[in-house]
Amino acid sequence: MLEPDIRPESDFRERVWAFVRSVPPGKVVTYGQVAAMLGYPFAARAVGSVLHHTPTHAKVPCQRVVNRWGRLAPTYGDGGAEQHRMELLADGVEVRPDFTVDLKIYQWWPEITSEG
DNA sequence: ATGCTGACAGGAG
DNA sequence: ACTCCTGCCAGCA
Repeated sequence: MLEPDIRPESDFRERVWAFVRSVPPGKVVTYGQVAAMLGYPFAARAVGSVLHHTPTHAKVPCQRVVNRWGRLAPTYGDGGAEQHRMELLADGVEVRPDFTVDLKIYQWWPEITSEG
């Protein structure tokens, strides 16, 4: 597990990209989860907006970000959910014909509250 | 600074 | 599990 540059002095977008890049292949996270990790439990919408504006040179695996129900992005890149599914399959994530992912299997957590 | 938009999330039927 | 309305936040004109 790497340590992303999730710093408050950085811009919101940079924090989002940094966190998303910390997501390992074969795993996915929800917009709300990312937002919560950044300190904004209700900024899920902002996270989605940021990812939508994510430049190609950002090298960000936005494919590993789905909604709370594991739903893929309907307007992902130019191919929409179609392309999103391809990217997920490439990472080893199985996507249902409904364009949904089983979060209980692929959802990833950066830090588990296992302090004991 | 104000108003509108969007790859969200939660509650109710 | 899906649909409709509401609340939150960041980005852009």
